[in-house]
Amino acid sequence: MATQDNMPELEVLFELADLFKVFGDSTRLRILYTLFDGEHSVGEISATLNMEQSTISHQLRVLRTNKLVKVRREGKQIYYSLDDDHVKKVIEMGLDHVLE
Amino acid sequence: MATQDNMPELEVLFELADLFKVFGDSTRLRILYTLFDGEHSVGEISATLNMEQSTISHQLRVLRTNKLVKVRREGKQIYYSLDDDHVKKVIEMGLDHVLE
DNA sequence: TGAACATATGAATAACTAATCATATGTTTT
DNA sequence: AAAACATATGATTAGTTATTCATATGTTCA
Repeated sequence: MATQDNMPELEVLFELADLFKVFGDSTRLRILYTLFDGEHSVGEISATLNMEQSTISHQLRVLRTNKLVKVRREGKQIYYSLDDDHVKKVIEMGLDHVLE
Repeated sequence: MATQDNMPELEVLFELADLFKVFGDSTRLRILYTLFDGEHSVGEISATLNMEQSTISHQLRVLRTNKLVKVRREGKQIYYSLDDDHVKKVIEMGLDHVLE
């Protein structure tokens, strides 16, 4: 029996699982998709997805905590955008699997 | 406000979220990593990860249901292996994000 | 300064999930 | 056929999580 010896540290695996957990929610995926074409305010996202502002805000915090989106304040509004190109890539790779 | 218009169907998004949910568990990630170097029986995986056979079996079923692993019976043992190259790619892409 | 607006946050709840235990199913060996 | 072995499955439980409601924080404008 060949044992897998280049498995990442347990702690890294936990982080990795946490990252995938973030993608594992349709509301968050929809938010990320909304941000695919550039930054949007909380209100815009909330209107686009037709979901409660509070729900969006809570989920944006999850995305922010996990460094998938970044924030910019402009007056009363707060604009969110994708933090990283990995985000698109991970999602698209997953989509490949789903659509195959 | 520019609306995102190439967002996949809601149903596809649910499937996508479900797929990522599968990756969002460290036990399942460890199982997948174990299979990176080829097929292994349930007992081998269980021994390698030092986890209950039942736990592994339950999680393998999740992986199987989501078409991430495939099965082959050989006598008493059942051998599992990765079903798809996407699996490695998705995981590695996620790892990139975590390790950055 | 106070009202209106945009967003964030805390608490509560309902739904989901991973692990465990006990046991069932299926295969081989004697 | 019975025992031994490998894996799967059902029920239970503890822990987690997404949403909602209510409200707080922070910003602008009159």
